[in-house]
Amino acid sequence: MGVQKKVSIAVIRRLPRYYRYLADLLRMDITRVSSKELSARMGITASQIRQDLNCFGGFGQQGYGYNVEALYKEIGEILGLSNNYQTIIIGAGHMGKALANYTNFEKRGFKLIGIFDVNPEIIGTKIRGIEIMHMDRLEEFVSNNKVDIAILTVPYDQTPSVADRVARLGIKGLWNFSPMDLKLPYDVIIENVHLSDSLMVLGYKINEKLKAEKGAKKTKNSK
Amino acid sequence: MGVQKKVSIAVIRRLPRYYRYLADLLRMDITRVSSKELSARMGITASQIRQDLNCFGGFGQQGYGYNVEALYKEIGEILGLSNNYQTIIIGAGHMGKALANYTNFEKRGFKLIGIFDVNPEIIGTKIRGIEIMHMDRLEEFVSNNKVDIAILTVPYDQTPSVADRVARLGIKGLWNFSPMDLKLPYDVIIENVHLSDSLMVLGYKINEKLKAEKGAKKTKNSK
DNA sequence: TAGATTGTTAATCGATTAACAATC
DNA sequence: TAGATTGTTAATCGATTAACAATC
Repeated sequence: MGVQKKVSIAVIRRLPRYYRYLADLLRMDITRVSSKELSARMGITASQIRQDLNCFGGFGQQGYGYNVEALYKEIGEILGLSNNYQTIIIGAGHMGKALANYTNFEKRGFKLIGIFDVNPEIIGTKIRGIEIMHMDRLEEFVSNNKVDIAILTVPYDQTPSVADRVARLGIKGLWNFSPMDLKLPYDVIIENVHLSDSLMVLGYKINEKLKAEKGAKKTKNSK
Repeated sequence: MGVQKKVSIAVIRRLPRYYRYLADLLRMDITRVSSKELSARMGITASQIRQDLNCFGGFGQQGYGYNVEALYKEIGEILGLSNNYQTIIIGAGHMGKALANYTNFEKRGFKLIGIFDVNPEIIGTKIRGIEIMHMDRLEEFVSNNKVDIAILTVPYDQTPSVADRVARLGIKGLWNFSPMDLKLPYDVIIENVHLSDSLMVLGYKINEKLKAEKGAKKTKNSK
């Protein structure tokens, strides 16, 4: 095989989507799927599907298509889901608690092993059996446990300092929920969620549609 | 001006990011910024910034750059933030509650006016003064109030039916937190969040890095 | 075998970057 | 004025789509 050419981020971001659709097919007991069928379901071209998958290897068979279960597993491997990443949540506010209660991540192989906060009222309490610890214990905990990913759900102004502190500990990935772009002088991979950005894009699209409707009405009236 | 050419989604998705950086500059009392300076801050090319902004109009001035406050307001207008969108949350589970408590959206002009659920234990209780109502009252509420956006935080298997029900009411936008792509036969704009997709992309990147490190070690050993 | 469908190359399309005249 | 920086056109780059030989 040799060294594979770097796969573009556009392709990577489609992988979880393929994974979801294949999971759906599995649930429906469909054992094989062609790029054409998948294309119709997903609303992207069959060509793109074949191109995307061939970044990682030839998983299909001429005249047959793709075996759903095999492809599902392959994409899981590509995504590294079998690495059984261990995560901690930093900041047990509303969002931190919501994520701690979200069992879907566990199904995808991301295991929550610790929650941290500074609020004395909640320290010692548990979410799904996982104790909320004081931030003072963060360094100790990380040195005693394999922690791959830190989920940052701390208030805006505390995000940079907490992110810096986490990155120093050698944690591999940061999943950031603060509406700011983190830049750190460490070798840590950052994935931002930026919920409000997503909401604003929705706002933009609605606004466009309203403008179009208003424009259409005006044109009609001016006739 | 005439009809402006359709702006690509890639540009749109950068707008909230510009908006955030301009808000930062405002907070620092910086009144003007050149595309070059902004480029350095944001880590994208000055050329792209100028191209992006010129999709909407010439907001800058030769030799000077851009007035931060004016540009901030312009982008807010483009995003339609002054429309004062009214939102409801459907599904007051952990995620619904977290979003209901998130005051940041209000600052961006998205106002929460209702929360819906089916759990009798929480119906009648309030979050930030907003009552949690039974789903039975959804139709009545929407006909009596201007509701622009529905935030969907219902369990996976209930998402399609609830989404359909909401879309029938003429709500303009759906902000969907379920890990599925909604397709609806109505004229409703859908923005998906797909948190687990984002987490899986982080997992992929970490996996890539681990593989690279292992590869490097192997090469070293085999020398 | 004949039909279906892949993997892959080539063509097209669109987005990003570079360059520079216009002008503040 | 001289320097800075925009708006915009042209060049480049990369991603998507089309086409088709290979082959199951």
